[in-house]
Amino acid sequence: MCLNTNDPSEEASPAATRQVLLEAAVVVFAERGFRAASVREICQRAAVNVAAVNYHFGDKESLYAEALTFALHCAHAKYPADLGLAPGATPAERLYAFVHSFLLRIFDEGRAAWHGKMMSREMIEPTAALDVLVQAEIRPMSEQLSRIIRDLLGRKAGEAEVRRCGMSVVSQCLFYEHCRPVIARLFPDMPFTAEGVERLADHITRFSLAALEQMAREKPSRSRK
Amino acid sequence: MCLNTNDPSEEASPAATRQVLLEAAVVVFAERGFRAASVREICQRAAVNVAAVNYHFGDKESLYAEALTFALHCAHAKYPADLGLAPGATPAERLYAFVHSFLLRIFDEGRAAWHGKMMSREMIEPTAALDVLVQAEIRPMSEQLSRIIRDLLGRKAGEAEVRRCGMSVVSQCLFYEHCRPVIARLFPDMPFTAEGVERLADHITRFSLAALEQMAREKPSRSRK
DNA sequence: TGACAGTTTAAACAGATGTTTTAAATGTTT
DNA sequence: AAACATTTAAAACATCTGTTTAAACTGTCA
Repeated sequence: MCLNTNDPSEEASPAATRQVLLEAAVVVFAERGFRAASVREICQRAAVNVAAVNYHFGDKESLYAEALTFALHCAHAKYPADLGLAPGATPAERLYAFVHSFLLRIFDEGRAAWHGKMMSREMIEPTAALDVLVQAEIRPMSEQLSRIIRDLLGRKAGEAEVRRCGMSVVSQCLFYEHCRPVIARLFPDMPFTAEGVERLADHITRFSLAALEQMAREKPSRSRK
Repeated sequence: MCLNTNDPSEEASPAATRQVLLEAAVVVFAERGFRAASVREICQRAAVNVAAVNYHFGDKESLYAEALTFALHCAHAKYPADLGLAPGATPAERLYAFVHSFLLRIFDEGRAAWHGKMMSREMIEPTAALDVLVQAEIRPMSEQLSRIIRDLLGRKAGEAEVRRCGMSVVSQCLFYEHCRPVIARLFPDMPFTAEGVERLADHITRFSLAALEQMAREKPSRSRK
């Protein structure tokens, strides 16, 4: 229609092809996975030539690695780890902030959700990028959660028990990322929207706090009855 | 080496090609997923011609559907749903049996684990088979778990709360299926073996029971402090 | 033996994949 | 304006995908 507008968003900038390609790559990788995502679809979405991927990134896998860290920055920019928590917050408040920010990243409907989708695919079908991701991101988060749980369980808690409780907490959050297709079929009326996140964060925190507080009371770890 | 032995397992039976193909398909589908699994790899593993899939099953997707139900039968044959539970078992015992059999299916190192692997892939990348799977298998399991949780929470529990608690329980089990690659990198010394399953089932049951019992005590659903 | 249905085989099919090539276009510097 | 490096473009590359074809082989019954 219009010819040669001065719109800066329209193929004007010099090295902007890289960035357009990167953003398109994150979207396609997030919704298709590394293998199923095709270089051609990424380039079509970015409105650039097929050869652009190899020219700017070398190969598909390098583009994927950059897309992964780019999505990570988007997610943490919008939902920082501690989520604006007061310095002297109680362990219970810190647990709620952890769960809440985790769920917000999952249920976000924009750039911030890309990283979670890519991560969940990495777990089912790991690529070489998973190793660096565990060290750079997952391990720090794991240790942050472990500190919270140690404060809740008390001094006498063993390292293995802290681990298991940490997994019990994150698993409840990750469930809504991993099993969304099943949940949508099982409970079609369940609100997957933003207002449901608060209620979910509240439930997971209450559920976990109740368990942790009772486990802090009893010492022996063998009693079921 | 030996020529024309009477070994019945060696390409002797007439229509056994179908079964050999099916078993190979389950293995490859389980470890590669529907898309990434190639018909040629399945046929190579089954030691049959490439055209055998289309001759015996029509196309790749039909083979996948049959492989899915076949793997389901394998899993339930080895680990039945109620896991040899006494008729008058307490809700707590029924919860433990549910969690334990769930984990056993996940951590099995044979045919019984195929189904879990295929299921976890279905969730990340659903195929047409997921709809029938939800109705035939997941929904019954969900209702079985809901009955247990209703008994533990008491009459006053709302339907939505029962749902959320049910998800809190299954999520702790599924976590070890979905996040195995991450767990292996995060805690390399963690025992992923059979003897660790008992301890895990014990932890998840204790964790969940403690939470459910306390939630049964308090009526209001809004209290975090 | 001869005919026939069931099954297996090698080869080829059309399409999609990531990547490379070669040439044209573009921008920058002298 | 001329020379240069950077970036884009269309086409072709080889390989892999699921599927089909047509011929060969198998066993069974007459």
